[in-house]
Amino acid sequence: MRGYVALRRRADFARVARQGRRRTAKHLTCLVAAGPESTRVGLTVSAQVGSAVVRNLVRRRLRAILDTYAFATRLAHDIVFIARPGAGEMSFAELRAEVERTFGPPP
RNA sequence: GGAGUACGCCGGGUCACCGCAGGCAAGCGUUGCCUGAGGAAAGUCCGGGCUUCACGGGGCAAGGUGCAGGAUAACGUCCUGUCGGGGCGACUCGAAGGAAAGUGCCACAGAAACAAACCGCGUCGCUGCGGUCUCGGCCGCAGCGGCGUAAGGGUGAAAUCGUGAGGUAAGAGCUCACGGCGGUCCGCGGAGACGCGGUCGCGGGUAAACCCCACCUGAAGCAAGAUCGCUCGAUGACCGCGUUCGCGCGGCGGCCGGCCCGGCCGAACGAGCAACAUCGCACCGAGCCGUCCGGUAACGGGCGGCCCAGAUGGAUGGUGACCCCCGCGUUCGCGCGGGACAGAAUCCGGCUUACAGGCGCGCUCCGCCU
Repeated sequence: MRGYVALRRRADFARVARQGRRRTAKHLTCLVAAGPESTRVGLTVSAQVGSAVVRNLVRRRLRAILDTYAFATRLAHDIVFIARPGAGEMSFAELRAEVERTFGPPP
């Protein structure tokens, strides 16, 4: 059971992009904004990152990393991670390090 | 054994921990079980199923296809053949109808690129000069003009035949012998494309140039579309003349999503909204597997078995270990790096393109052994 709900609506993504606090690493950007109730997380992996196979790999690795975070203990936030070009060339450990750098270490 | 060629297929495996989606059971927000990417899921180039709209007909336009027969739901696909090109061969490649319907084009070179004639060859007439002489003429040369000819001439991808002989003023497929390409007509064979033989003595090439001929094509697409909801608009129906009050004629407007002819209508409700939910849509299909039969084959039929992803910010995974394969290094213990192309979105049949490594089976050529 994941500790967060998926962010789905296009309007929510746009709101987080406008209002959210932004922290950027070499291949990853993290945006955090206040949310309505429970914590919601969205992932954006555009075609700039690579082919469909590479995009799937990056998205699945990000989900696996975020599974280790216990969002339920935190306040209600809407969080969006945006993969940047080159994210597909990183190893799993490197990607996890970028998540910790932009969002913070797991509790 | 080497080289080649055709067809079919695989395209990492096991375990552990942590997760996701769908389904079925319990059960009530927990647990168990099952299933979960490809041969190309890709490019979106064809063909269909399905959906909505349109649908009386004729013609034109536009687009597509183009050897024959067959297969198929259909196709621009596939199979078997034919013809032509390539290869010693197995085999392979080909938008492969029509150039005696018309038009256009044929670069450079060349006289000339399609029907004529620049040089040449021959002949006739006139003029001039020379020779001879029986003083009429005859012969030779040159120039001009007419006619005949396409042998010879350099070019070019291509100038309609090649060799030899006859023939002629000179020549010519003009005639003959042998040979050669396309076509006409006839005969034979074949279901047909076409093949073989004879005949005529007719032909520049180019149609992925226009074009002609034959055949095919209603439009848009699953963000199609259906259901549920809300809001808004139109809300009494064009004009004139005639009328036996049914309607008729003319105009205007709309429709028959290209245009014309021709036809129909003048009130059928129409438009917008923003997401979401359910359906479409995911167990029953041009379905998959096995087997037998028919067929050269594509394929068809019978019998038995199976149910096989279904998301919608988009599941099908992440990490680690071991094994397998490849490369490099190696002190032969192992160490390091890597694992092709690529990720379903309405579903099928094809085509095209990408692809590390590997497997099976048939055939051909060469070499060696027996």
